[in-house]
Amino acid sequence: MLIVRLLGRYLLRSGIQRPGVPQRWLCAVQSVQCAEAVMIRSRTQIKRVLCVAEKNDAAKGIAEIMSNGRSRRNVTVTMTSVSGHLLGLEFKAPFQKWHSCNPVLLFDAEVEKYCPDNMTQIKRTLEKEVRQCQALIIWTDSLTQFICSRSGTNSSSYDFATFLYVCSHISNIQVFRAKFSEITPNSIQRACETLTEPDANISDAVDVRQELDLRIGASFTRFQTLRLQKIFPASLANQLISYGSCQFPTLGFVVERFKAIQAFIPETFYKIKVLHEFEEDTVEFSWKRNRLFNHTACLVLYQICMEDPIATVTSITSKPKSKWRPLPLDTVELEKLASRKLRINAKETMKIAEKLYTQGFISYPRTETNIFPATLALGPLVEQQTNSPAWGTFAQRVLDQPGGPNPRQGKNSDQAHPPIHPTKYTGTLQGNEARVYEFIVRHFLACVSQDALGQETVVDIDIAQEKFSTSGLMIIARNYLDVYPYDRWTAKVIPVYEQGSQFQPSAIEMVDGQTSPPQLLTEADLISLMEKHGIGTDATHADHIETIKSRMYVGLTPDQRFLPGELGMGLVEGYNSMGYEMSKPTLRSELEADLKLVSEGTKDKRSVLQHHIQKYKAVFIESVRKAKKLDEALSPYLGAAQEITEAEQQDMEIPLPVRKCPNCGRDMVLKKKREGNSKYLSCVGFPACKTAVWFPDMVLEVSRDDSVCPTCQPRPVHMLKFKFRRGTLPPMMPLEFVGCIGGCDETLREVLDLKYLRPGGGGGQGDPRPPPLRPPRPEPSRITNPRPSLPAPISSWTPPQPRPPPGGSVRGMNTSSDAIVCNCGQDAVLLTVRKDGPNQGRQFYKCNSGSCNFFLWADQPDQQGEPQGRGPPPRTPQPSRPSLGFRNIAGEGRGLEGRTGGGGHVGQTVCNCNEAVVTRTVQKDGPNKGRMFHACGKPREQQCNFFQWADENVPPQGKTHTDTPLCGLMWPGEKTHTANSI
DNA sequence: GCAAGGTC
Repeated sequence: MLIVRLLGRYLLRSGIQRPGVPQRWLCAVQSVQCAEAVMIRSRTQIKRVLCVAEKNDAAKGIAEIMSNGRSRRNVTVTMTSVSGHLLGLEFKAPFQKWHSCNPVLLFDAEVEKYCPDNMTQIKRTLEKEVRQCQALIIWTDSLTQFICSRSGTNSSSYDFATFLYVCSHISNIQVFRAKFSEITPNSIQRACETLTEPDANISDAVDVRQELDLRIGASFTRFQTLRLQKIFPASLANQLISYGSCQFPTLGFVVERFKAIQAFIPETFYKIKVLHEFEEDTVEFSWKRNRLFNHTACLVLYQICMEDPIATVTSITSKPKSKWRPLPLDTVELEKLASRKLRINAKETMKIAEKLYTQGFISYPRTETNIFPATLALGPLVEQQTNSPAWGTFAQRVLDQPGGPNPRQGKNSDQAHPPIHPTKYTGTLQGNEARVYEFIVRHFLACVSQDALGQETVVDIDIAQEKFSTSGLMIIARNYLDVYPYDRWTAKVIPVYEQGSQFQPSAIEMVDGQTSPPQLLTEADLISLMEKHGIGTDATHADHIETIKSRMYVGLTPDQRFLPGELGMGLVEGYNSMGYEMSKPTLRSELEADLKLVSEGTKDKRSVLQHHIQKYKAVFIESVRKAKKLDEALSPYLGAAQEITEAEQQDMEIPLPVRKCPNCGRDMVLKKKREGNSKYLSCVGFPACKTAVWFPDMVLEVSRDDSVCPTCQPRPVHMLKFKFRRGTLPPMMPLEFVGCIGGCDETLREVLDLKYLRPGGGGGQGDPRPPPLRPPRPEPSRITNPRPSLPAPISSWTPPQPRPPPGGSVRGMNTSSDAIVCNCGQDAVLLTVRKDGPNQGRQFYKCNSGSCNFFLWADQPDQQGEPQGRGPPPRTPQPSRPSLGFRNIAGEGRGLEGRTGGGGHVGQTVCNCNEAVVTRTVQKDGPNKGRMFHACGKPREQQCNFFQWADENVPPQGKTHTDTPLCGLMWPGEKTHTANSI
């Protein structure tokens, strides 16, 4: 026994009083067949089956059919409805706010499926209902959601994964889908008998597309919007400037046509026209040569005609001609024809069609099919229309015609839905709903009736051996035209000519004309282009067009043609100038091909996803780098670009990852210090992760190289391109080279003293102050700053060891003012000198593990200058200088080290003569003009060749400095300037 | 505030 609780046609409806809660029906008779089918397929005993349909109306309709009778089996089948957008995809919370992160991070940010608030009731209903069931049947009529259409852009929120997600708490539930294209007993019964299994591969492809669309769309939209609002505040302050894989190519079509018109150069052409008046009419004969672009050539031929202007009829042919009835209606044709003939735009048309469908007046309006299936009985559908006072008679004619309804057959089928056709007669609709319904009915009746028939007569004449012709048309049977006012076919009357006869034309004229540019696109043109290039689906064309209008990318002329707006033009031109075909339909062709392979099961979802995320991320990074091109392209339209500050510019710049952070695993990127141009390597996890690498001042420039270190782990560890200050490297080393700081390059590690990573400390992104630099080897001591706010030193970064734990957790927060930390970042060990000698019994610190050569006398922790021979040299005071490869000046035995006072103050700097230096300014024209430097203060003839830039505080290297007297080089004339201090 | 995909 089944469904004893049947009340009327459907026995139980729940939640109908509460909006948003799906209705629920228990079903009978055919549901038994349905359940039996499940049992046969799954070979299990089924007690309860849950059916879900796409819409309440559909669910109700199917339930009604399935309940239309008595039950015999002890199986319960419940029907409920779901809605589109049951689950969406979104970034996890930290990335949702626009200012929460650099948009580039959206390529890697975690995403999750979520159920929007207004959908929770539906989700809950599904979860509750399915709990009792052993099988789930998906009755969504939009079968195309599981079929990658020709364009490959179909996607759906009803994908298999959605249902698995919703049913995830149910084990061993069988999931089937029922294929049906209309809610009729036959169709529903057939669906019950032909249950299929959902295709997980197609669901995977849908997932990939969805995720890529989200990442690409959101990242580019945020980038464009935030940047351009800043650059053009007057025009764009409140404008959302979106990017999407469908809307941009749609915009591209509009721009392309506009540019074609702009670039069009009209050409003058000439032709000969022959007129023949008869009775009160005139026939025009057209030239077989059509037109000539050479004036003289045309004139010669014209003059020849005029010399003997008698026309001889050379042939008369008369043959039947038909005007074909329209093809069965698919979505795209509906949109285009409604736009052209009814002047109702595609968006509005689809909205109306959807409503007509849910009211049961027409079939499903989203279809690519223009072939009526043989199984669809057209007679009854036509018969319903005989009720109409407007076209009822014609409908009857169709029924009466030999063979009955006889549709033309198109070439497309989505194997899911029949062409759009009326399913019920109604005469109660109003306004545009009535107009769209009438159009669908008339189109349907037209396409199942007969072609219009006519007789065409073609008359060829000859004037001085030039050929001309004209044609007349007699309409014999209007047929479909009687019901289809949207097509015109007009008869053309010409006199009766006889072959071989002659007549005198009433006029022979030479006329000129000009070639004309193409016209701006109509909505129908635009839809055709979208369809041709696979942009969007038949269900979404109208939405994308609406989007580019609402984003102010395009506008409509008074005659409803699309004209690109300033913003739209600028964006397309900007990206074009970068070399990215962001607005070209081919941009995603590789992606589409891969998605097809995923849907066929020949490519792996994850690898395809990763490949394309990385590809688009690279495009994005380049786009940001070249963002000025966008400004430049837009400024002719939107006015001068607003200058943005260096800091703002920097905020927008997107550094590429150099390597993974050894502490938290996130990317480490090169960042500019807030002051100056130098860079440091920072973890993007700042401030949560303070891992950073500071380069000493000897590094003038550092940038990321595209090459990847072959050995360092975890890959990829990108190489860095360095430029060093002159005089800071050993002579054998070039000043510019590409090296790896991953740990494999011992020389570089030593040069940069990059053995260790330190936390951002008081610096980091918020305050990127460089840490103290160290004097020349042997390595200096480093004493923890007693400030309690400083984080504890972190563990060392010495790849390729596995990622060390975060510093704080290893070392704890050691804020003791007495803490002495060695160069490894660990607490130094306190030892006592045992060896005989002057230091016997004296305490000193050294590296606990012996990894570094740290040494510090315990009784002189702050010592600035340690006597030679008594231990390692002292810590260099700030501002410190680079230390390596420092060259002595002019054969002097000592470096600058000894010449400059502890604080590096200029007043204490001495030259090679041990005199206090003077500061001068370069007077000579050139790149250094105006730059200050220190030099020997003696009269010119007695000067030593000491030289030092004031802003570098280091001596330059090379011949210029050591061998050539600087004075002569740098002081043209006697214009000198002495400064006491800087 | 973002995509494209859908519809209560």
